[in-house]
Amino acid sequence: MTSPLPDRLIAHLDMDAFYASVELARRPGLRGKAVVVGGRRSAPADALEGAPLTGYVGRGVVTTATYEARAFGVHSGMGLMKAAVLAPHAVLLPADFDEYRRMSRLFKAAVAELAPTIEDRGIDEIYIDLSDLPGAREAVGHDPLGGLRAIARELKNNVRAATGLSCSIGLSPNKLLSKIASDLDKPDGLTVVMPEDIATRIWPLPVGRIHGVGPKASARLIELGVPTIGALAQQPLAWLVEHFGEHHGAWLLEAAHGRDDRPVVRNSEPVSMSRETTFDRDLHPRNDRSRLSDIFTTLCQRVGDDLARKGYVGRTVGIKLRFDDFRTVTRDLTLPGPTDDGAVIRAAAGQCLKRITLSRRIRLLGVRVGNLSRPGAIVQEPAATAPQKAATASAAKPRVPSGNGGDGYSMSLFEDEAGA
DNA sequence: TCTGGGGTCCTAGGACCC
DNA sequence: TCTGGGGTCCTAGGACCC
Repeated sequence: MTSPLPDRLIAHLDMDAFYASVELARRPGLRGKAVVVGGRRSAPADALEGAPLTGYVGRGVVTTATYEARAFGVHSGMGLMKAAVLAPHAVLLPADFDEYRRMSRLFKAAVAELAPTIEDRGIDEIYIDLSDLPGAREAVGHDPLGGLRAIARELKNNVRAATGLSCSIGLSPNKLLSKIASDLDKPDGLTVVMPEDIATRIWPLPVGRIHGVGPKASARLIELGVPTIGALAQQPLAWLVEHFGEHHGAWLLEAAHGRDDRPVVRNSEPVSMSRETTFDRDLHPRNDRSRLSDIFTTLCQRVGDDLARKGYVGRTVGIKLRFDDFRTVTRDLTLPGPTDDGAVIRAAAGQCLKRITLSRRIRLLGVRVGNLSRPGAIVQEPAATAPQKAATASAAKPRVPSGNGGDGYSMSLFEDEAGA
């Protein structure tokens, strides 16, 4: 006997090798070949457009690789120079995010035609709540999951019709299991995992396949003699809490048993917006200060433009620096009032920068604005004390120090703690 | 020749308030 | 002499994800 269908029926839909597949769709000649999408625009355009990976020099990483390229051990996040060693004949294509976003909208719209309860999880994947969809709980013949499978096949067909691309779908009672399931049969897969399948399909998998168990936790668990999800499920709660803390320990055990009651959330507000850039070569805080200052200003302006374009303002301005030894530091500053003004962001970011000792070359510079709200929204103010009120009134819009005419302020920014 | 860019969430300590 | 506990905000760092 099969058990009755669970209360919730959740799908995870993941586009197969999305960026690479989009590129192949408009370059059919590359089908069947090892193709890698990635790289940085700093490389000469003609060398980047469809050039072989051989001898790639630069700081780019693999964004996506076709399954043919993955067969050589190439995977996303890998440095392109390493990828070039593994698959020298692979074709390298530059990323075209405008096109990927366009295709992303197309596949999401195609899904929404059939199932409107969708949670966005980035450009190439979504969760879909099928619980109340007509037909989802209808048996087909002797298969109680027949109706559900039919809907999933329809979703895949709709996506293919709209984009020409394939996707993989995982179906289960919750987001956690569906996310694992969609990865079990890629590409173009359809995998159902019901509670009775957990022991056979989920437990043999390594702990790192749980969404939220990354390299660190994974290594830690393996070191503790818990390599698989099944082994994790056998651990006593107290033992997990002892090693991973109250919250995380309890969550690990729930996850190992395939329990997850997070809802499918249809739209969520952004928390922060940021811009960052890694330089072609590490920059010296003093010798390259004018260049650093220009980049800094540009980043602030771009974050401001992003905020304004999307209709947000933010109150906390933060910066991020990565040094040549890959050490990363952040500083942030909360303003009395929210802003989307590049100059205001720049002034606050400058204050943050003063708090960092610049003793090494800089590899990356980033600017972030958090604490977002909508400009018109009534901000619920805490019962402010008198001094806080005064600060709000006077500094709601801090000005960029005028200094010696325009550029002088920014020119000096990277000079202060640069040392000699 | 290592290691992009855009995000979210959690932790933890100190300030400050009640 | 000493003793509280809870709550929120701010900041820094880190794990993790696409």
